[in-house]
Amino acid sequence: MDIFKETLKTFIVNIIKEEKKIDVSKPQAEKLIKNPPDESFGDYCFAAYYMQNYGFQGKPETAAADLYNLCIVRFGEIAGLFDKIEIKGAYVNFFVKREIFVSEVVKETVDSGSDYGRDVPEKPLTVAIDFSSPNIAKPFGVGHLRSTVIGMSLSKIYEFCGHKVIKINYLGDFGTQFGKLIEAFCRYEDIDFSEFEKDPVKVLYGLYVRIHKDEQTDLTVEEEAKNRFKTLEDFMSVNKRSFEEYLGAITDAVNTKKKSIDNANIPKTITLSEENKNFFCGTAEGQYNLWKIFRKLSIVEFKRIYKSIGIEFDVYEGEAESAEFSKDIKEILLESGIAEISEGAVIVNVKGIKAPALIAKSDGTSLYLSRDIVTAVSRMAKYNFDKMIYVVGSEQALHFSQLFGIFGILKEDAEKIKDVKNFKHYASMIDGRLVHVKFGRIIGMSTRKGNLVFLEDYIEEARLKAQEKLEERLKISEDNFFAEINDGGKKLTEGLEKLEGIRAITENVEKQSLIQEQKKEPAESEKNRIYLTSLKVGIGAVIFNDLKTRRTTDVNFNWDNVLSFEGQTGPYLQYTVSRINSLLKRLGVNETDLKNDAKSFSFSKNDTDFDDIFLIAKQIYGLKTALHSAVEQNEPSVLSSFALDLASHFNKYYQNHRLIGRDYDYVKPRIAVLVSVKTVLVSILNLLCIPILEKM
RNA sequence: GCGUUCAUAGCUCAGAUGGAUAGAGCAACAGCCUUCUAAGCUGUGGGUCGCAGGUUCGAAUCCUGCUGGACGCACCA
Repeated sequence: MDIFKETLKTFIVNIIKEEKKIDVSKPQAEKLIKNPPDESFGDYCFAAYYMQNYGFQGKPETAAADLYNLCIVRFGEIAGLFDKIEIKGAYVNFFVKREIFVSEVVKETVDSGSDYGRDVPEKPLTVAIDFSSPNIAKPFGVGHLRSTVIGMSLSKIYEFCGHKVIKINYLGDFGTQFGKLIEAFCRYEDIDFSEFEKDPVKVLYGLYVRIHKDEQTDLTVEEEAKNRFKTLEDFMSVNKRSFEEYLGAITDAVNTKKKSIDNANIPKTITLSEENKNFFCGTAEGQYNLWKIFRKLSIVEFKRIYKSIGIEFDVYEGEAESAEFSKDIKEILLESGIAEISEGAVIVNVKGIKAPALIAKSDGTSLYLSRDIVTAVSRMAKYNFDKMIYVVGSEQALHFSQLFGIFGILKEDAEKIKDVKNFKHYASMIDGRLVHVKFGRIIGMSTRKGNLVFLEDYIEEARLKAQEKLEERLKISEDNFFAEINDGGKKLTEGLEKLEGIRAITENVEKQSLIQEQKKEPAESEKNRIYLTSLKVGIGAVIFNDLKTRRTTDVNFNWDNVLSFEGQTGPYLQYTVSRINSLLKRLGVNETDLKNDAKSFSFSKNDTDFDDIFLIAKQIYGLKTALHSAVEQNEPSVLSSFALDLASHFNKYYQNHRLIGRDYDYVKPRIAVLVSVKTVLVSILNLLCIPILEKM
């Protein structure tokens, strides 16, 4: 609750009402109050341009003067919270009482802890978020990271803002590409089956690359792949459930736990081996099993990668599941006259879009648009979502506008549709609830070998760089120590105390020999710490790089930028948090005591550090606004910018004002400020999927 | 050709939905570690907001045209 803004709003609305006899509606009142671009213009302002609508006449400056005079006369009404009012050009600027402002903000933050900024919406939404959605035929590269991380972050942001979120990973486990993969497996004689055991994904990727290369010169590849895909799809549709059964089952048992796709049975007796190749390649059933095996192997691999960067899903879905019913969709759309046949294929004309939306190929096999229709309907049945977000690259914008357009038609022409177990009901309520959260491409990302960089290699590169930097820093603190030892004037005992100090901070190699209590192998544990720290830093750098810019712009990839860890980077934020941790530790802070003391914090305007504290408080105060616009725009980068600003304000403070060695009375309220900054930074790092480090 | 989208400092990007003097970070240069972690801080230089019109009291932001880039446009996903 923004008491300052609310007070000001009431104040101004009353003035307009009583002096100018004009009523101001709530949303209009909201627009009256702005935040000035510069601190010297105060904390809130009214622009006279807006006031002209409310009976303040003349030039903007005159209108501003008019308003200003009225405000001055009635200043007593807001004097409890505001310090002064100024007029500057066409603006009337308001300055808050800073001591009150700061202590209010700090109290609220310390009180609410990790819930600070959390919102309780009047009507929480159920939001389904479809993200990451890797293609099983392709390895998990950095291209997928963007969708994964944006989607995960949005999920967390929506949840933090009080909505119910369902995180969906919609696996690309179907389509002609699988025909290609199967064809590759069957075509090449020299597949290393022992390698398949060890690193299946690598082998699959090898097949993928090879078949795409051969496709350029050998025209039979595509043809064979198509045939294989058709065989696969036909085989799968032989014993399929009816569409009625499918939708019925969802409707009847929305809450029963669905069998997860990755638990799909793979017959144990059939192993992936040279001997079984005829079975896999020669029969429809064999191809089906091969597909299952490929899919299973890939999912295991994906899950491992997700775990390593802290990503998780509520549901794994697959295209194959929807593919089962894409023919039903085709028929429903044709029967109702929504779709038509053109050049042998089934299409829908969506108004406003010239390109026809392709539902099915002329050979009868399905296309992903038809599968997406099934998926959206079944999700509506399952989750009854208010909003469904697709986090998919902007190159698929046309596809989604076609998909959304089709649901527009399904709503408008609902009468025409034959109802199949509530299909009409679900399909007609989807319109207007779908959102395509698109993002730009990553340009210029490549290795020496190919153009696809594996996520793990990418992270490892960042980790190594972080480790290098960490070791360098540890060495510097050692060097400083020895430099001091050698400095003639120093006493050795003094130096030893110092050594202990330094090593306590860094937990360096010899710490264990100074304090011979722990049983662990010192070198081992230190090595481990360095590894984990640099891994977290590396992951933080990589993830932040994808979340720091607005989604829609293409990212110009630059190794130097990602690996620099300075300035506007994830590690800068991580560093700031661990710096606060270190300081709190040195100050001997007990955070629960602090909470009990929260009511007694007070700050004095006369303290030299007050202006800097005020800036920090003001930034913290902006968290709610930032969260709102992040949700409104489906844009995590709002929070990354916010966090960078906050960290920057804090680091300035840290540099300019020392706390150790001051009186407790002086330090206590400032500890609350430290805790507030840490609380907010940690919240945001969590929302951005960036690992937090106790110390760096 | 049609559609979508973008163009802001040498580089990477912000710019609160049309408002006050366009801001950061890298890089460059000059400083700050016997004092809470230098992955930090301070300072300097760096701009015709792609170009040209238009709407407006007011435009980086909205409209039109042009230039240049990216992406998409019938059986891939």
